[in-house]
Amino acid sequence: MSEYHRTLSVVTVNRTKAISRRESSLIEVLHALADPVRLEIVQQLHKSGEKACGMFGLDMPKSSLSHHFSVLRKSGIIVSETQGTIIMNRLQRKELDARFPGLLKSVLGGARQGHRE
Amino acid sequence: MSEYHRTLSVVTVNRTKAISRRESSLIEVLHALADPVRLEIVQQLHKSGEKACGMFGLDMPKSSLSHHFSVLRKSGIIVSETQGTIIMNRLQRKELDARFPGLLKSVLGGARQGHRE
DNA sequence: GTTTATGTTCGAAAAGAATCGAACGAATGA
DNA sequence: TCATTCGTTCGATTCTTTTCGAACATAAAC
Repeated sequence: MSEYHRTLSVVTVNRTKAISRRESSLIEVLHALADPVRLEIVQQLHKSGEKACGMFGLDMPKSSLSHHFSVLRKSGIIVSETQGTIIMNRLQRKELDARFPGLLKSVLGGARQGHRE
Repeated sequence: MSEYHRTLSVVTVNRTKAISRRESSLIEVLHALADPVRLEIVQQLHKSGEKACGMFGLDMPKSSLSHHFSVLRKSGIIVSETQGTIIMNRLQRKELDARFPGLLKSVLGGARQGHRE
């Protein structure tokens, strides 16, 4: 158990193997997508191309929304650009596809049956 | 803010739209994969085909390990089968591919550069 | 300059997940 | 039967994430 620990960016899973930068980056992306609000944001951006933070029809306080956008930005899933008084958000589609080919496509992909039906 | 809430299986993201079963299932899978220990388990199963819980070289207590296997099972990523005194784990590759085509492949896929380099 | 619109940041509270020892259970082997 | 092995379950602790109001920042409109 000696060296098992976590820090912000490096995770040691066992005595010998530390997790690579790519893996922690992947985990960051998966975590960012594993939330209903953020997944909804990503889906809407996928459809509409780009959208301002307040235009997602999400019924929650601005500070909560801001948090979710922040998580999406830090993981590199979206980029945001100030346009006057609003902030326009876009999916980092190409960049994400380069980092994790097929990931976004599978997450945005069409519906299938669940494993409990 | 009126109807914003979460429960175990249904999540209301805004006044009108509730998240589908497929979506909460996807979120469950993404969350299961968004952990270094569980990702490592999935990667090892991908390579070795099948493996008993104690054979992953993971330096943590059995109770912690057991928790991670439980999360992977509940999300349908792995199946486990008792063989005498051990429990054999396998990736639910086909089933997952049917539910979320391309997801596992992209998660297990080869390395690429990160978005901060 | 003041007001309005759009988001961010801060700090605290609530909720959720991970961790781990201890106790337990089932199958195996002596 | 008794001990061993492998893993689960329970309960408590700790850590992380989410949530949200209040205060702040910036740009535009008046």
